[in-house]
Amino acid sequence: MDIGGDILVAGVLVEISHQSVDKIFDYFIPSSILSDIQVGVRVVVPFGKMTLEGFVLEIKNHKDTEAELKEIIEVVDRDVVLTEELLSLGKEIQKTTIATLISCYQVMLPKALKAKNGKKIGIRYDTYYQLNSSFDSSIKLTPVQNKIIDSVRDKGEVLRKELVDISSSAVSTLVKKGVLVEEKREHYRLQNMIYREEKKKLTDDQEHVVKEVINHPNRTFLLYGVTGSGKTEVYMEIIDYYLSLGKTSIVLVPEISLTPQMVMRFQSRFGEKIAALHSGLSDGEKYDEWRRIYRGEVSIVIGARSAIFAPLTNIGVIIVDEEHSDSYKQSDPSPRYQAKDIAIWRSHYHQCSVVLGSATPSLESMARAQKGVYSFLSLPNRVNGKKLPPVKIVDMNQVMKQNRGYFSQELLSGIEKRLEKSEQVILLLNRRGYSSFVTCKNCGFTFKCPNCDITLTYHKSSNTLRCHYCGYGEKVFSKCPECGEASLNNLGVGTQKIEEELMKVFPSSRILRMDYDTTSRKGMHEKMITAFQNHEYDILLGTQMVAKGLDFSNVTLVGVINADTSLNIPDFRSGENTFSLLSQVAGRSGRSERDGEVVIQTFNPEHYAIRYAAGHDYFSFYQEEMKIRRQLKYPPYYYLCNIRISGRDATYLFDEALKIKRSLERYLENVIILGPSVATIFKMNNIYRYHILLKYKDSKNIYPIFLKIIDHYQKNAKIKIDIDFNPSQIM
DNA sequence: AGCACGCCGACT
DNA sequence: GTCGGCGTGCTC
Repeated sequence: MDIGGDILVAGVLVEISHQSVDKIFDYFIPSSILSDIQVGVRVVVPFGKMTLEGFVLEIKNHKDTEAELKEIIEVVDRDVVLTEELLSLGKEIQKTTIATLISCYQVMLPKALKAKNGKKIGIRYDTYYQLNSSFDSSIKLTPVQNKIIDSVRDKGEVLRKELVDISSSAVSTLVKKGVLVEEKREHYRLQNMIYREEKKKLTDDQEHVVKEVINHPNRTFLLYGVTGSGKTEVYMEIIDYYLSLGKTSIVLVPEISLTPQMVMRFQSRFGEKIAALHSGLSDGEKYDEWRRIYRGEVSIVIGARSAIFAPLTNIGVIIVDEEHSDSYKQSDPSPRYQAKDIAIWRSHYHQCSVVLGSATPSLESMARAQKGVYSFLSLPNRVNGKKLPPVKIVDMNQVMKQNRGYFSQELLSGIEKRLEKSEQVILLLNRRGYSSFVTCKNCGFTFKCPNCDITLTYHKSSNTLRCHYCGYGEKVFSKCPECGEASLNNLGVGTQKIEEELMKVFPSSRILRMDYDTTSRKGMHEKMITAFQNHEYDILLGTQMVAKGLDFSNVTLVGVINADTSLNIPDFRSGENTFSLLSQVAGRSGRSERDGEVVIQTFNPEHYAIRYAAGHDYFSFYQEEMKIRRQLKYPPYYYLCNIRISGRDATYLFDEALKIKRSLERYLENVIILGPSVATIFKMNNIYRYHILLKYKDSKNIYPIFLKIIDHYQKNAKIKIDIDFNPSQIM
């Protein structure tokens, strides 16, 4: 029967992420490379007129009924890049996200392994500056230049990184003038640790948690631990235990908390056994780390979302810190996967445990813990025995009536007191959202959708307020329906103004502003934290990022300037996110022996998210929020799925979106279908975007219809369909 | 993703 | 009559 003898054929998935070619193509394996071919390696193949890279997904006997096949050109890898585990994980991701299979494999591997990227593994350099001893002292210098020179003179030599708040152009001017001498030295990432972090004595609570986890090696745990309760210490202890068994660990943290300090802590305890995959690494360096992990030179991997794909074998535990963080959901490029789900998938594969830790667990996770799907563990106290700081809620309606500006008396005198005592202050300034909403200047009233309970978004062109979940719309009134005052305006308070006012009130204080703009430059975030830690500044004014995981012992006052901004973001999770943010930021105050205090300014002093955050009462918040979620059919009671429909022709788009909705209605039972409604940003780069939102309890039937829809629109260039299951936000 | 094939408009 | 527009289809 098998006349062809043992002619082997490789099934190859090529590196084009498109539905139409997202399938296996067969190629002959020339005998010269037969010994190098295995499932999971990359190969180069001819594809039409092109030459492409692809993954070998299967090796099989040639059936002579098949059409003429082309030959594989060459094998790229000596070792398999997709292990057996990753191969089946990729299939799982493609099944649950409806992305192309190739994109599911690509997302698991470092960028340097993609075809276009040559493997240039760059050496990084640090730039140092020294004073030129023989510079012409008669040159005129600007104040900025003098500041630079002073600090160089002070220290003898200064690292570029240490010059916080100084533009690089000023520095290079000085180099050009011959005042400074520049020197580049190679930067070593993994410096040998001089000291090893001592194992700390665990509290009874911590001890209990560690024992529970290691005694049940095949579970998913939800670890609720208040800020300062020593979760990290618990993680390390568990990891240490598995290390002693010869097993490996993954630690996921939100990108924003993956600071050098955090990494340092793990490195100082576990030394070279650890690989840190943070965004500061170049593609080449990431590839290096990936290789170290792959070769088994590493036992612990710490990193953001994508570190969940670390090619470790023999995993003992996977830890997801700050599990409520939405950064674990990939939302932008497909595949739109949830790293927590993948953690659990891998834990089944490795027969190991997952620990989801948070001071404010997501409602989804907490609900699962309550149902017994996850095992619940708790660290209800701070390790130092200190109480959580008292929180004062200030009603800004009163402040506004007295026309006192953006700062309440309570906050101002609090700051003043701290400045006098030479203590430090953190001020949280919520950035205004990407969309504008209408709010009453007098009473803080905000328009909400009667069906979806999310903030309505203001659309200038039609002078209407719209719900971007269900499409509900209404005209803008000139009077506030709550208090009757004609004081509606369609913005929050500009953050710029708040900063200016703060500087006016405290002209002699040293204010450090930390937000996306000021920290986007590489390494800036770290520099600022260090500078604040060293008390080079009195007040740290910043967005979300000042709330996360920082530990400054000298901070005794935390102020939230505008708690309402996050409350008014048009998202059904705005309450949850606000509660979480306020809890996190409150946890920054009074972390050492000095007592701390928190002041929250808000126009909604009665809002449950704010009240419970002020009372450090997670469980009451959880119960209240669950009631709302049930009422309005949101997660965790219902699953959500967002279908985004985008294209250049708005009317055509809407018609097609309607058609999609109709066909969904025909095929699906027990599914709530909302929309089509305009996306938060309706028009972006001349592309219009609508979406349809699905609420459902049983996902069984929805996948086949989605596949049909995708298939139907696949060849239609005028429309792009994106599907996001369990979206982290609906934009 | 490329690239070829194919069927209708304004030109040397 | 031809050059070229980009809609449709195929790539082992």
